[in-house]
Amino acid sequence: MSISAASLRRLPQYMKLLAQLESEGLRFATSAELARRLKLDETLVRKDVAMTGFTGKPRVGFEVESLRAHLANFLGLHQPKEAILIGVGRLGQALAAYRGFGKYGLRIVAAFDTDPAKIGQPIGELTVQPLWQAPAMVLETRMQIAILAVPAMEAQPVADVLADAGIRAFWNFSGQPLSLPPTIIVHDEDLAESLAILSHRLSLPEASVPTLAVVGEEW
Amino acid sequence: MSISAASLRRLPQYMKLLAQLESEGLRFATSAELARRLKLDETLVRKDVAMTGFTGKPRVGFEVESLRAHLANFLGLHQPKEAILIGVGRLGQALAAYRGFGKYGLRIVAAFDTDPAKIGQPIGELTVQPLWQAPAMVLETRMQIAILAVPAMEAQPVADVLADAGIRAFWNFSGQPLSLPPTIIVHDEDLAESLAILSHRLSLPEASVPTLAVVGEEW
DNA sequence: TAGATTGTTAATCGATTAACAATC
DNA sequence: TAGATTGTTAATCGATTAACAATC
Repeated sequence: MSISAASLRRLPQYMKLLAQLESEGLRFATSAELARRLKLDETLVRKDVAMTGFTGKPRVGFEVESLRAHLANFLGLHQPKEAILIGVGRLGQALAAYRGFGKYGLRIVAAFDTDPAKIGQPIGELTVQPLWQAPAMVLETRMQIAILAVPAMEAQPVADVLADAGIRAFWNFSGQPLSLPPTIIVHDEDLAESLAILSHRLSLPEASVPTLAVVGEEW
Repeated sequence: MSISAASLRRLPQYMKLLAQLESEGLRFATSAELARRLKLDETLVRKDVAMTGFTGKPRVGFEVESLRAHLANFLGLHQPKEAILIGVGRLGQALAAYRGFGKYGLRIVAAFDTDPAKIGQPIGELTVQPLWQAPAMVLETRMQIAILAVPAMEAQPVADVLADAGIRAFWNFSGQPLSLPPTIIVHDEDLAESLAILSHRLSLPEASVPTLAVVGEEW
């Protein structure tokens, strides 16, 4: 049985918490403790952990350090992945500067844009390259991941070209839904969804607003 | 019966699609058409729409323009909300520049930071103010929403102070899980979760990778 | 009217929670 | 050993999908 998206989403939360417990010097943590800190049911924690193939010790709990390492490995974070950044606007720059990617096994190895004013400019340790050079680079390096931070209008044509060149996964920040072959992985980020939820919860009468655990990001 | 988070997340997708259909000149759209374009079940579309209290026309479908307006209203986007931005690093700047907020009823009316080099600098039409002035402003203006784009270390203390001053909802980009009274709404954004999913899907054998519909954002 | 489409009730599916036997 | 905690099977819950009567 394959792991559910819901489980998958919780794994980074476990990792963060385990890293914290590790820094506090804790060797072991029980499912009840992890559940309490993350406001989850303890059975759910055990199910999630079991899903990844890790086993704990009855009477003791889970070994903090090895569980964290195991989860990192399960998520494929131990074999660093390289990605190219398409679009170096303000969002692209924020993404390029985001240090959290490294921690989760992603490294941006090239940045592209169409704006002549940006091409040649440094961005971190990279230099912005003209977009037309991207397909060739993808072909040569067999790059698999593209982070799409271009305006909505440009997203589809750019994605088509990159998919042709061999990109297997798009992390799509453009806000434009992409039509691509089913073998291509597309992961959309959409602030509008989050904002909709926030806005709606704010519009509810104060009393009836429970503190829900919601999807979150680390910057 | 209150609307589910899953339904709520789909509403902005409907809105986007309806806006597009509207610009194509379509007056009506059936649930089957909407479902096809968003890769959902048509019953789900009808359920979602019904949840918001909108009714379609048998034999015709849903009136595109009025459904979009209805959804906007349902999500509370018609009464613009004001927010303050806390932290004007690269991410804060990207958020400040993000034009999509306006479309979804959110307006950033002030930006704060602790960095003396940033204080006094312009950011869009705003000027960065010293963070210590934020609580007073929240008290005076009864501001309800704070967008938290500070480093993880600073998130909790800053949130505590702002919550005391009267902030009712935090949009938390800091990556730090916040402990706040249950009446306070916290909505976490976490790129790590998305990355975990993307990474895991990439590590699966190519054949078994279905194109899932996933959470997404618009920039 | 006939027939396409909505709105809604019933069935299914999957995820979460409860219960408990296995383990150390 | 006794007892706490894991791992797992069963029960529950909620969301999605199927079926179909109501509508225009």
